[in-house]
Formats: sequence, structure tokens, C-alpha cells
Amino acid sequence: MSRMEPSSAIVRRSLHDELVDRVGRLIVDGRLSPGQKVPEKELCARFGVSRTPLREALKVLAAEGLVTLSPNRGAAVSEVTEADLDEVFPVMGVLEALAGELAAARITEKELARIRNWHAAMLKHFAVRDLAGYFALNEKIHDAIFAAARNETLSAQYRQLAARVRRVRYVAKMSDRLWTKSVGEHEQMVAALEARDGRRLAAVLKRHLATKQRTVRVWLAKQSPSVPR
Amino acid sequence: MSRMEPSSAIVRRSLHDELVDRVGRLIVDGRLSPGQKVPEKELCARFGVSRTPLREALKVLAAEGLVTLSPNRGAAVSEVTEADLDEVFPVMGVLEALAGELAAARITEKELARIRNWHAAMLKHFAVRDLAGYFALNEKIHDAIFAAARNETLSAQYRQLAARVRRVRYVAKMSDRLWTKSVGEHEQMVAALEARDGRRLAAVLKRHLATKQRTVRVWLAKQSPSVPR
DNA sequence: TGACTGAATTTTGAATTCATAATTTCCTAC
DNA sequence: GTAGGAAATTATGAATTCAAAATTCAGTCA
Repeated sequence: MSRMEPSSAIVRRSLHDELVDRVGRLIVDGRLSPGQKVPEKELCARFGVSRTPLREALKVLAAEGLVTLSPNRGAAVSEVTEADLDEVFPVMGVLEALAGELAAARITEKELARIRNWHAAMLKHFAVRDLAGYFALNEKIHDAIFAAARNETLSAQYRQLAARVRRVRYVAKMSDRLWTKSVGEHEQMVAALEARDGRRLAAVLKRHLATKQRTVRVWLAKQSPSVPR
Repeated sequence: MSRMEPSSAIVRRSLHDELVDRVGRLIVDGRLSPGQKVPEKELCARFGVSRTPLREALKVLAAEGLVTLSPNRGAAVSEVTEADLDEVFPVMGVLEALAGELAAARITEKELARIRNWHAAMLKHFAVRDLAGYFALNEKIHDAIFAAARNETLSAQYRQLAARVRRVRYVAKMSDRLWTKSVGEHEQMVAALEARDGRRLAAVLKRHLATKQRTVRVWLAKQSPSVPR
């Protein structure tokens, strides 16, 4: 008997697992905004499921910090304060540094080549100041570095923290100065990877993240006065 | 009206939240052993709750890596393989290092004094080779360092990883040589804290964790042949 | 008008129910 | 006696139900 196409096969994940993803995405890319109550009923209707699996998913999202549960008043999308960023970024920093060290030691030629290509494409987006395209490739490159680090635990921890700040991170319009700086850092990242210099890559990634934090900070400061509640 | 004893007060957390703790503890301190299926029914009876909140808790524990869910066959306590340790320890390492740097900068005299006391008490337990007493204080000291780092995100991430390995970590009988080494490292930790030398503390913590990993490795290697499945 | 009270409604947390998948038991054929 | 397979049992995933809490709304009185 012939095996079914893996792509067409319905990999029957449990509903709650699927929902963690779907609802998480709604939050991360801003379709549910911070502070807003999670509309349980509406989401049940939208996804065609009952409250049970949805609520299971919300518990998981709460453990990951994307939603906040208050007793007898349900779930709300977590807000991202400046204090949160001050907590999260340093942790992301050391995780990225570790990823860099491991990746430099373990990355294959093939993976490196792919990153080089993405980097080149990213430069083109930068040239015409196409932020969305830039970010998409930027994220791919970072993911590839974590993949090359071959440490699923490390990647998972990072992903979790990244999700908490991404909605801020990827909305933050960069000033041209910071953007240029960021591109330069990416240049150095690729160079360090090619030299397989883990220490240097770690340092670059840390500096890069600091740049990002500054970008976000600027954005958040501009934003928060206009967000009353 | 007089206030009730906090210990007797029923702080009405949601059931699932309470259960994440209780079941998590069962796993972490080995009352449910790795590989074993989580006895849903039995736990419901034991805690006097229905399956709904228990299953919510299991989803959260699965996200934290303490249990593993397989479609249509429920939850089982996750096993800890050597490969897991190779993933988890490096991450814990960088988190501890960061905690050390932050703690050195932020710790108060009072907190430092408390750590000094615990350290002294720990030495007494070491003198008579009282492993349980030693571990209890050891853990307190590490917790205190994270508390002094004033970064809840950092602490939470660390706690999560620590839970995954603790059942191995705190069962592992240390060889006398490694134990002595460990005590020496603790000595250096306190010294670095007193000097508020973050860099040095980070280095010591990293070395200390490496020692611990070696301890666990030895234990796991001895163990695994006798565990058939 | 406007603050307060209390009933009606909605929302939440958790138990129960129900359909389906997995496992066990028991029977049959060899 | 054992392998195979059907029926019974149990476990699992998810929907539904139910009680209690929160919220909304309406009416009363100052």
C-alpha cells in the first residue's frame, strides 16, 4: 500500500495544540491588542471548537506570558511594559550569544550559504527601505542561527521570549540611523559565522540585540502616552 | 477583626494553577517516575477534582517539558536523557551567569548576609556528609542569587529548566571528590558576591554548573542500563 | 439629574456527559 | 498451547451542562 503524501496528510494534532498556535499568532501579530479581554465565545465560533480546548490553550499561553489570567474574570492579552523589555532583552541576549557560539561551531556549509543568500536579499530590501521584506528575512536569518545551534531547548526558550516582545519589535519603525547600524551588524554576523568565530558572533549578536532594544524603546515611549488604558 | 493565619487561609487560586504546582512537584521529586503514564483518574481522586482542571494542568506541564502528550494516549512523565542534559545545562549555564552578573550589581547587604549564613550552615552539613541538608541550603542559595538579580523573567526561565533536571540532579549522589570541589566553588561564589565582582561570579557559576553536570552524568550513566524501557 | 440597590444577564470555572480511539479480555481455529 | 481476531472495557478528547461570580441594566429615591 502506498504511503500518503506527507503534505496532504492531516496531521491530527490535538485541538488545544493547534489553538495555542493560532491564538498565539493572533496575539503576536497584533490582531488581539494588549490589554484587551480575550473574547472566548467569539474565538470558539471562529475556530469552530468548544470552550474546553480553547481554555486549555489559554492556560498554556498564560504560562508563556502572552495572556494574563485573573480569577473569575478570565483571560486578557498581556501588556508589554518597558519594565518587561528590561527583563526580557537581557535574557534574550545571553540566549542569542549562546546560540551564536554553538552555531559557529556546528553550522554546515549549506546552511551558511543559505544565510548568505538571505543576507544579500535583505540588503536589497534595505536599499529600497522595504521594512516588511527586511524583517521577514531578518527573522529567517535569526531562526537559521538557532537551527544551526542544534539545541531545541535553547530555541524553544528563545522563541517564547521573542513571542512576548515581537508584537512590539516588528512594529517598531526604525530610524534610518538605527536601521543602517542594524544592517552593519548583520554584515558582521555573517562574517563571524564564515570565520566560525563563536566568541565574535556572540558579541555581535549581543550588540545587535541592544540596538533592537533601543529601537523598541523609542517606539514604546512614543506609543505609551497615547494608550490610556 | 483579626487577620487569619496566612498558612490556614485558602488563597483561592484556580484549580488548574494549583494542580500545575502539585502535579509538577510529584514529578520533580520523583513520586511519578519518568516514562510512567500519568494516572489521570487516580490523581483526580487524590486531589478531589474533575478531569477538566487536571487536564488543563497537564497541558501546561507539557509545555514546560515535564510531561509528554501523545495523541489519543494521554500524558506520560517525560524521560530525561543524556541528550536532554546536553541541551539543558548549557542554557542553564548562561542564565546562571547572567543572574550572577545582575546579582553582584544589585544584591543588598542584608541578602548577602543571609547567603553567608546559609553558606556557613551548608558547610556544617558537608562536614557530616548530610546530602539532603546540604542540597536544601544549596538550593536556597541559588534561589537567593536569582532573587537578587531582580529579573522575574530570568528566574522563571531558569526554574522551568531546573525542574526538568532536578529529579536527576538531586538524586545524584556526589562522589566525595566532586562534592568537595562543589563546596570550594560555593566558597568562591560568596567571595565574588562580597567583592561584587559580577564577571567573576558569572565564571564561578558556570564552572559550578559544569561540575554539577558531571555529577549528573555519572549518575545517569550508572542508572540507564538498569532502566529497560 | 444622579447615585444607589437589586434583579436579569452574561461570563467564568469546573463537573459531567458523550463519541471515538486504544487496550484488554476472551474465544476460536489451527 | 498459541496466534488471531471480535467483543467488552477503559481511556481519551472534546462538547455540553451547571453553579457561582461578575457585569449590566432598570428602577427607586434623594
